[in-house]
Amino acid sequence: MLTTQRRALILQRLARDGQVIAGALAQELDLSEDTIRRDLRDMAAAGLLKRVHGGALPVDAPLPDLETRQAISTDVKKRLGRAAAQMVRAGQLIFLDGGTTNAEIVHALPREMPITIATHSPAIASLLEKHRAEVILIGGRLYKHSMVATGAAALAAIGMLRPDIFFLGATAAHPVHGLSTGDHEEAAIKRAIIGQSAETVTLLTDKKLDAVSPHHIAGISDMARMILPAGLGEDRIAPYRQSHVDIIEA
Amino acid sequence: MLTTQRRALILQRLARDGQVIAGALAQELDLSEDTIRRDLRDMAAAGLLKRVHGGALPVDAPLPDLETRQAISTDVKKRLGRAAAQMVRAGQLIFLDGGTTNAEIVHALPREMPITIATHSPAIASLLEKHRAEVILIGGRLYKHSMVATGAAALAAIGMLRPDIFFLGATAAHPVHGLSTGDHEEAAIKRAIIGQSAETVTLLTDKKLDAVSPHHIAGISDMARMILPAGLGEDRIAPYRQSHVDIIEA
DNA sequence: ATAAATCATGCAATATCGTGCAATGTCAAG
DNA sequence: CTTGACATTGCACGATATTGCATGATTTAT
Repeated sequence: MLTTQRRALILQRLARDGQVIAGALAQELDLSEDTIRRDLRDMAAAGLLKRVHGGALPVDAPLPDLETRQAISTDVKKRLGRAAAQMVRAGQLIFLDGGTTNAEIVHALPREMPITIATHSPAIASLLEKHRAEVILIGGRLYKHSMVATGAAALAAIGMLRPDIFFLGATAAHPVHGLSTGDHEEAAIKRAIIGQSAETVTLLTDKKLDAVSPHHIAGISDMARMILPAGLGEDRIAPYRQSHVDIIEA
Repeated sequence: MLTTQRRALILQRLARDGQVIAGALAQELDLSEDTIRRDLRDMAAAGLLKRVHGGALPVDAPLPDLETRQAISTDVKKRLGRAAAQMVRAGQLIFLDGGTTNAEIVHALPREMPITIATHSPAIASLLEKHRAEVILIGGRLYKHSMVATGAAALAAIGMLRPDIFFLGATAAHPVHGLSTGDHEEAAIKRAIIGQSAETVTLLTDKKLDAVSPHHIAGISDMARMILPAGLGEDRIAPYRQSHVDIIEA
């Protein structure tokens, strides 16, 4: 790779990710960190980026950029939640995964809609107090990181349900490596629900499109729908279309 | 995450939330509190924010608006909660009923105490996120009035536990008619837990001392302790002493 | 007054950085 | 083709930055 190409790549990554980490890029390109650092140093001198400890940030607006990024993130989650809520029909049994994205689904659901909602997240369950919906709470040992019930008890309870839709939330997804999550026990629960879901498994994801956790869940082939933020760009969405995933942009 | 990004995130949170809590941010970003504190200290020195005990505020904080706290529970309930928490020993299995009074028990429990807490209330379970305690969530159909799990699934899960203490909360009590609650299904759950409790059943009650619900639960004879607000007057307490109830005033 | 939470400080481990230097590659003049 | 100037790259090494932990002080809440 030519130096010019490499530096163009750095600018491209800055525009795409909003950051560049020296060590990671060096490993990815199989170069010494010195080379990357020299690039960053020279480009910073040329005003093309802002050098920080550990990498570089865009020169234009590092701080405001983060603000808008985060603000958009919550806005994205609300849009995803509304799109998901529109998939729900009266009388259905819905299973809600944990996480803030699925909390947005609850907020977007009409309070008077007669449905049944199952969840293994006490936080999600608590949000449903004002809803007419029948709520099935899946019990078990609470996994502290994401605060959802896990273990044999949870698996057994899940085995008695046939949800029409399973809203799988806030999990990393990759077109080749598949769905992934950070914890094995949590993954077992997700697999169990997916195995039970009679109709549709729907993944809501905002920004973690290409992320892969260390312990990824392979072999999830029946993922039928994926609700993604609009404006991602066809280049990032296309790989998922090839996996026969029904893409919904929100 | 780069240091610069983290500090930008702090400023963004300050703008969005009007405050930053050091411990919470450290946990969210999976960093030590020292790192966050160093950030806050340096940024305060740079005039980017105002350092306060526990976190930071925007530099342009208009007024010390400390009244944005959540609903403040009554003095009585806090006293009851503290008294109840003092009964808990390390290693025990505690079953917490639903209700705001038992939420105060959670608040009064030391976060580092190694215990196991079972509950059929998702609200109570959610409160335990910051605690070291192992949490067993009892699942089932959520009874909307009090938002606790009920039904056969809940009964089955309860049958597998032998709690050292069951904190029965916010239920009406009467020296003659016994404990009572407003709903049959909820009552069945309470009876089931009481039947399982190996050691002690403790009732926390503040004002409903002589109340009797239409469908009262009779035959609760193994109620060992009752935590009552101090200063009730012996005339109201005396009838309970005759039921061989261990009265604790808080 | 007492317990819990928070804080500041010092210290050690690790990561990152900058500089100097040698090895290699590029290229143009000879 | 050879040679030498120059650029690029990787490595070594000391300097600096960052982070986590331990400890005791301080603040807060009760």
